[in-house]
Amino acid sequence: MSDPHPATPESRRRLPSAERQAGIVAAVVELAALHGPSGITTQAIADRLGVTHGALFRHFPDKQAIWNAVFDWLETSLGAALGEAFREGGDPLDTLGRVFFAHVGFVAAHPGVPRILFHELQGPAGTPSRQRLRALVGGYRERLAGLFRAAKRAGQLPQALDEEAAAALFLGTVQGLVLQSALFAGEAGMVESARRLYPLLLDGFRGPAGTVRAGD
Amino acid sequence: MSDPHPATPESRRRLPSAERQAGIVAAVVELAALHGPSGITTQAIADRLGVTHGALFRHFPDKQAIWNAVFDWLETSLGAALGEAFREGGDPLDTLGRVFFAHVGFVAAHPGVPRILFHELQGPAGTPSRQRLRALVGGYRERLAGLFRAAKRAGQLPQALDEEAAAALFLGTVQGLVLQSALFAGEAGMVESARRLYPLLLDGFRGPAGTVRAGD
DNA sequence: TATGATAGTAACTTGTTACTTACATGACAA
DNA sequence: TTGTCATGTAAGTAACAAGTTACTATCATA
Repeated sequence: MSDPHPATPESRRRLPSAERQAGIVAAVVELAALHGPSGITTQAIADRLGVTHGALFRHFPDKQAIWNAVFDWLETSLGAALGEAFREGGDPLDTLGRVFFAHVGFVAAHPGVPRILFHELQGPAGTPSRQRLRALVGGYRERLAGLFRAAKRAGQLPQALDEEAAAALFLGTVQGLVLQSALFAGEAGMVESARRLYPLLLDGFRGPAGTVRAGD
Repeated sequence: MSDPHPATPESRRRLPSAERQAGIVAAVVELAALHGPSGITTQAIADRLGVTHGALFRHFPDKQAIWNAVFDWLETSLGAALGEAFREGGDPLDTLGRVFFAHVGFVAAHPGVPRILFHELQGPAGTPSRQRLRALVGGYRERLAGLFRAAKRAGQLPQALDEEAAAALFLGTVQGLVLQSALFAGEAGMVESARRLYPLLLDGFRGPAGTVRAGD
């Protein structure tokens, strides 16, 4: 409860609005990891920043605006992490592996993120945040499907592979990892579990014959 | 909001406590599907049953007791659905497929269930409900691992298969399906997606050679 | 048909949450 | 140095949630 800003060693009292906004967003992500999204009250955010409740409303008109800013941060930083993995080159299967571990690494580093997303998935379906999330995941799935197409073209995966199902399986595996690490090991075990799971996933993509990749 | 008991065509006013308790549990599961778990206020439950707020507390001492009863129902009914699939016989891989589709079918039929579970996963880690959930999923994972061991013994899956990773991948696939259907198609498309994903999953278990199952 | 127990109602109390308002203060520019 | 404005504080308010209490209606049964 009384856990004032342990992440900010020196906390000047007065901050320019841009910095304060960034601090608020960071506090939300941290609180999501510590106490779950339902524990994120405006009071809790203020406490964590070592500031009074009312100060928040100098920088955001209401709580929804804070959530919007959190989504902005999410799109930017997750997009950057995955985008880099996509861009780095190499053959399609190398890229796929990089993306997988980049994704897992990101959520392991920011355990609040999946909590926020699951939380968002529980409200009614039509909200703007929900549509942003849908666009984010949908775009990701598209890029994955493109990667699978490229791997088929390069002869790394069988022509018969259902690309959309493969993309869904890929995403599902990551999401399943998140849930199970939330339930059992905690986020620490996540990367290790991912390492054990990924070969199985890859075999699923390679299909029944396993013949395509001769040089392995 | 004003959606009084559409599930109960004839709603006698006075019900014996056991029936009322069952109705309350059912209302919670339905409300979870309709408005998400955070929308489940005691008032909303009462409205749905066509009863006043105070009436609930004739049958449960407090809200936590209602949640406990919901978990009782979950353990019983999900346990029954999966237990049947496990017990029905046939070779291990047949059983595995039955369990997969039984699980998917159950959550497709009760869309509120995953919402409740995700909601439970967001609170602090030590709660009793959380431990029950952990035991439920842990036991499931154990049974799956046993199934994989049996399949290895029967020569249906390669000896090198990592059983625990396989069980985690199996569960993750279902959980990923749930999340993506919540985000996109809705629960209707879930069973269809499951049908497309399952072959890939199976190939993952069969491993790189795909040689074991000669008679296929 | 009278009676005791069970189920339901209406109107509270108490605590929490988002948001507001009136006032204070530190930093920076002229 | 001083005036000004962005940032912050303290103390509110309104809405809503859970749970309680005093009373009422209905049922089973003796």
